[in-house]
Parts: sequence; C-alpha cells; structure tokens
Amino acid sequence: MYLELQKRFTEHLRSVLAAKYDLHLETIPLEIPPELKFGELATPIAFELARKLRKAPKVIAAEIVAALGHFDGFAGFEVAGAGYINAHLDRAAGVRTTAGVADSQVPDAGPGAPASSGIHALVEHTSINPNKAAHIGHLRNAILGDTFVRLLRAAGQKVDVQNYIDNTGVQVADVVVGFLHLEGKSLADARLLLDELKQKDQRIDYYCWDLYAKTSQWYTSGTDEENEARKKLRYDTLHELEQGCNETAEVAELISTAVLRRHLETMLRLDIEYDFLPRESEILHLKFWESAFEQLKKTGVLYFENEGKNKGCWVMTRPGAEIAEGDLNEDAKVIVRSNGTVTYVGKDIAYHLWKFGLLGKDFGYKPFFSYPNHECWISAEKGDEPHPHFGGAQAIYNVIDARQSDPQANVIQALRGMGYTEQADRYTHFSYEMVALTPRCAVELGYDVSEEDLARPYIEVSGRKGFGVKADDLIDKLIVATRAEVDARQTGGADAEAGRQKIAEQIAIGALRYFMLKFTRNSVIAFDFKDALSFEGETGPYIQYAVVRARNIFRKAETTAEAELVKLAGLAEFGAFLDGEDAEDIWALWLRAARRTLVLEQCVSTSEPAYLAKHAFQLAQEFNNFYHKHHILTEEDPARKTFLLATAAVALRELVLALSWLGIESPEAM
RNA sequence: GCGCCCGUAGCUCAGCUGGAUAGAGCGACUGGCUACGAACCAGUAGGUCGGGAGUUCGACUCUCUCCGGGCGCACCA
Repeated sequence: MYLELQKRFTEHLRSVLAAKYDLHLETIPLEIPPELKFGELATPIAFELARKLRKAPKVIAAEIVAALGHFDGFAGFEVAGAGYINAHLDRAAGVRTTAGVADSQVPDAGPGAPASSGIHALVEHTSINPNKAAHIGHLRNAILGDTFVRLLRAAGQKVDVQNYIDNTGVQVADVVVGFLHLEGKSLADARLLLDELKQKDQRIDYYCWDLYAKTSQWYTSGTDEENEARKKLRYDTLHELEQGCNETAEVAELISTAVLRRHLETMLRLDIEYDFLPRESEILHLKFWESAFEQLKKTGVLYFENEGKNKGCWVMTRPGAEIAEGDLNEDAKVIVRSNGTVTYVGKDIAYHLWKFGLLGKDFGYKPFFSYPNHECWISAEKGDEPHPHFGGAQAIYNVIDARQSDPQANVIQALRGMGYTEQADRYTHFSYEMVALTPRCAVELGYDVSEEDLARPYIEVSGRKGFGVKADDLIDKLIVATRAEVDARQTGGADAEAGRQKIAEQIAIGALRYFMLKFTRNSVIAFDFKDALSFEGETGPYIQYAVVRARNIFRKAETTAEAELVKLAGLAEFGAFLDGEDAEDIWALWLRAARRTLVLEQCVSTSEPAYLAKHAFQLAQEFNNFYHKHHILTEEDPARKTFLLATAAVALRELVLALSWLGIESPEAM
C-alpha cells in the first residue's frame, strides 16, 4: 500500500511542478518523517528549488501544497518546519487497502509488482570445498544466499539456485594426500571407511575436518627436504584429480561426494535447498575453457605477452587499469600460464559465459539429491535424459565473500570486454564479510590463542588450521538450548512432549538464521555463543513469539485472522479508532505492515536482506507494544473489537510472511 | 606501493538516493505477571557520529587529508 501511495504522490508532485514552474525533475526526494505527527510521507523538495526559483523554501512549499489539492488516499498536505511538505494519509482508506485480501498475497507479476519481476535469475551460494565440514562462515553464505533467493522469488523472479562444487581443487587434493599418504590408505579403504562411518552414524565431513588440518600442518612440519617432497606430492595429486580416470581421482570422487552429501544435509536442516550442483570436474572435462578461449582471443580481451615477467602467457588488462597503447603492462592478469594451463579466473570466465548462455556448450545432468518437492541435479560428463536445463540466465548473483572481489571483478571485466555489457551489468558479486570468532569464544572452544590474537577484536576462522565452529555443532547446541527453554515453559501443555522437539528446532533455526541476517553484508560478524544463543531482544525467537501471541488471541477468540479481516471490510466506519493519542501506535502498526512491498523492493535493489530482518523485528516490536496496551478479548465495543482483531490479523499475516522470506518458520506455540 | 571495507552509547550494530530532536538490542539501574503465557512491556542513565578541512540552505551520509583496525593485490585454487 505504502509503495503505491509513494509512487502516486511522486507522480502527482511531478505534474504539479511541471504545470506550475515548468520544472521536469527526474527524481523527487522522499522521506519518512521522524514522527507520525508530521504525516506518513514527506519531501524536502522546496529546499532544493529555493535557489532555482529565487524564493524562500517555505513560500515554495506553500505554493506546492496549494496546488496539490486533494486526491485519493491522502487526507491532506501541509508545510512544516523550514519548508518540508508533509503528506497525511487517509488512515481509514489505508487500513482498508492494507487489510484487503489482494494485498495479502505475495506480490506477483501484476500491478504494483516490483519492476524486476519476470526476470530469470541465477543465484550461486554455499560453494563449500567438499573436503571438510561446513563452518559458521559457510552458514552466513548459505543463509544470505537462500534468503536472497526467497526475496527474488517474492518479487516475481524465476530463480535457479546453484551450489558450485570445486571437487578437483587443492583443498580436496589435500585431504586425498592425507588419506593416501599420511594415513597410508587405499581406494578400498576409502570405501570401507565410508561404510563404517555410515554404520556408526558418524560424519565423514567431521573426519575430513581433522584430516585436512593435519595434512595442512604436515606440509610444513618436516625438514626442508621432506617439505619439498610433500609439496610435490600435493601438486602431483592435484594434477591427477584434474586429469581424472585414475585411482587417486576415484578416491577424491568418493570422499568429496560423500562430504558434499553431508553439506546438503546440513543445509537442509536450515531449510536451504539447491537446484543444481555444477562441478569443476565437468568444466574441465567438457572443455568449457576451450570454447571460452576462442571467444576471448577473437574479441581481443586476451593477448599473448611477448616480453616482461609475463612473457609466454595469455593475459588480460585488469579493470580500471589505464595503459597507453603499445606500453608493456606488467600488472596484467595471467589467464593462461606459459606452460599452457589455465588459471582459476580463466575457468571462471568460461563458467560465467555458460551461466549467461553465451558459451555454446552445456553440462550433462544427473539427479543427485531428492528434496520433498523437487530434485537437485548434479553436473555429469554424460547425463541422463530427460533433464531440466540450467544456465542461460538474464541476471546472476554470486554469493562470495568480500575477499574474492578482485577475481570477481576480473570476470566481469572479461564479459564487458567481450561486448557482453548487458550481462556484465546484471552480474552481481553479492559480497559479504567473513564470520570470525571473538578471542573469548576461541579460548572457550579450547584453541591455543596467541597473545597477539587475544588482543584483536576478532580472529579469522580457518579450515586449513581446523579453527572454527562447525555448522552442525552449532545447530545441535542451539537445539539443546531451545529445547531446554521449551521444556521449562511447558510449551503446548504438559503432555505435548512430541511437538516440543519440532518447536525447539524451529526456534533454534529461527535464532540462527536471524542472527546471520541482522547484520548488513559488509560488517564482519565476530561470533560469540552468548549472542548466537540469545533468544531475547532483536532475535528470531522474539519475532516468532509475537506470531505465537497473535495466534493465541485468535485461538481463544475462536475465530481466524482471515475471518476478522473480512469482518473489518464489512464495517461501515472505523476511522474513529485511528484517531487520537491512543490510536497512534495502532496506526503505526498498520503503516509498518503496509510497507512490506517497499522493503522488498529495497532488499532486491540493494541485494541486502538485512533490511527485511529489521522490518520484521520492528513489526514484532510494534505488535508487542500493541498487544500490551490494548486488551482485545475483553473489549466490549464489538466494532472496536473487530478493528483490534483485524489489526492483530494484519500483524500476524505480515509477520508470518516476512519470516517466511527470511526462511524462518512460525511455530504454533512457544 | 596500489585497491576495497570498517571506525556511531560500556558492548554488538541500524541510520534508505545528503534533510526535521542521531536510533535499536544487549549490559546497568527502576518498575510491571490471578491478563490474549513476562522468550514480553514501561521508564532512567549513557553519544565531541575516529580527528581536521572543504562542498551545501542543510553532512553520520558527499570530497580531500590524517589517525586507527581489517582484507585483497601469484604463471595458488
């Protein structure tokens, strides 16, 4: 409702300015006034025009207000302060629109839907190296990505979710080295180990977590001579993995696939699902690079360097670099090494051409992991038929941490250089800062923390060092904590034993997801159990609790939210309930509820889910406030009771919807 | 050396394309449960928005500079 009125106000204002001053402004600054007494919508446009029109802002504002007249949805306009133009909404009309059934549905491609609807988007997130357990840093990635997917879908976009699997990289090679050479095991042993872990209900990703840390340490723990040999072993192993069709690669395939399954299971606990898992092995074996290389040479993005330190390499100019014609660019990015092998960025360019459907090649597809409602596919050299098709998206979003912004910029630069400017413009590096541990948390976990690290505000998590909090451990810990709370409160009555575990899980996941989403993307999260295990204040459970409170009202009143909204529509007159000191907080709640579409559009256009997290919290806060002040069930005036019930109904509807966009369930009881 | 990010209340963070008196949560202190269950609510204290200069009618927001912290800048992935 709010977004719609905002647009109408802007349009009307624009036409007034055109008629009155012959001014044609592209954008008109709007703001939400600091207090409700100033109205619900305001513009400081008069300040801007003061110089141009050689008049005082107050005079201009008054002239504009006079010209605005009256139109639907607005109660009136006024000049305030030094020249603000404040718009007061027609509250009763606003309530009617907001309560309306049409507005309660997820905005689809229709009137009022965001401009971005109808786009085919591709979101890549999670992308954990399949050589160890997922940790809290990966959780931030996956939760941000999954939430953004939900937001895009809510905005009417068709979204494919991809999780890129680097199954032939050094990280997997390291675990294989550890397995074959450090532990002296074989391919047959790998099969045995997987069976054994399965039978004992143990986690292969946990096993690899330790092995990876051990191997990483092993590379540098011998004599210089030994270390040299170990390093060689490492690169030989890596090449065997890239090559494929050998026993080492088979071990890698076995272990990495098992770890990958574990990652999918971990993410499923958080309600995170994927459509497709493209793997690096297929990008290599299906020779994606060869096709990309031709295009890159043809368009002149890549050139062969004949001199300097990059002699013998195919290189590209870095973004922003200004090199005079004919000058040697030593700073160029190497894409093909002098030995003919391609670098990571090169492979990434090929992969991204595929994402936009510009490569002229496709993966093979095989089903890999079944969700209740759909199948997740994985890349294969020779796929199954029939299969869905992925790639060929109009817009892509890569959820990758901020440290990789340079390589990401290189890929975008390459696309632009090849003439794919539209695609480059719709390529979003959805970057976010890392999750680190507070020194206190690290000590608590029993890690050796140096004096130097103790003095820091936070310490970076490192899979290589085995330093971090594993995702499943954290989830387990959260569930234990929420279960204790649920039991202490006897949620659902003394005999509701069965349901309590489910509720505890819903609350635990809600707490975790909200915790990862409340921070804006570019702030480093210094992880601490105290904060993450908190269920009070600005947390997921706080919002879930507001939902439960609202539901309890309808349960006790023996009615439903939907029925009460219909009843409100039948009420001839309720404007009186929206006026006066006592009603301000009620109107504030309606107004907040009406801002949903605006918030959604903001989140999508800025790639920032945190705004929705904040919106949901504020909505819950205003509802709790309302809940406390106005006792609904004892209200004697039937019309007012209907109005109050409808208010709770809208709050409930909006809270549940906002939580669902955040990937958080709304429990029936708490 | 070059590039990016951050610095706002004791702590953790919001602050939309510059706009009205800089907000929230936690922590501290005070008060409120025989209410629609207190995972809640009300109140108090707490800020030279890292320092300085500039642009502007107006700067937490833009520019420059300095200080402090973090992360990138491979023929590694």
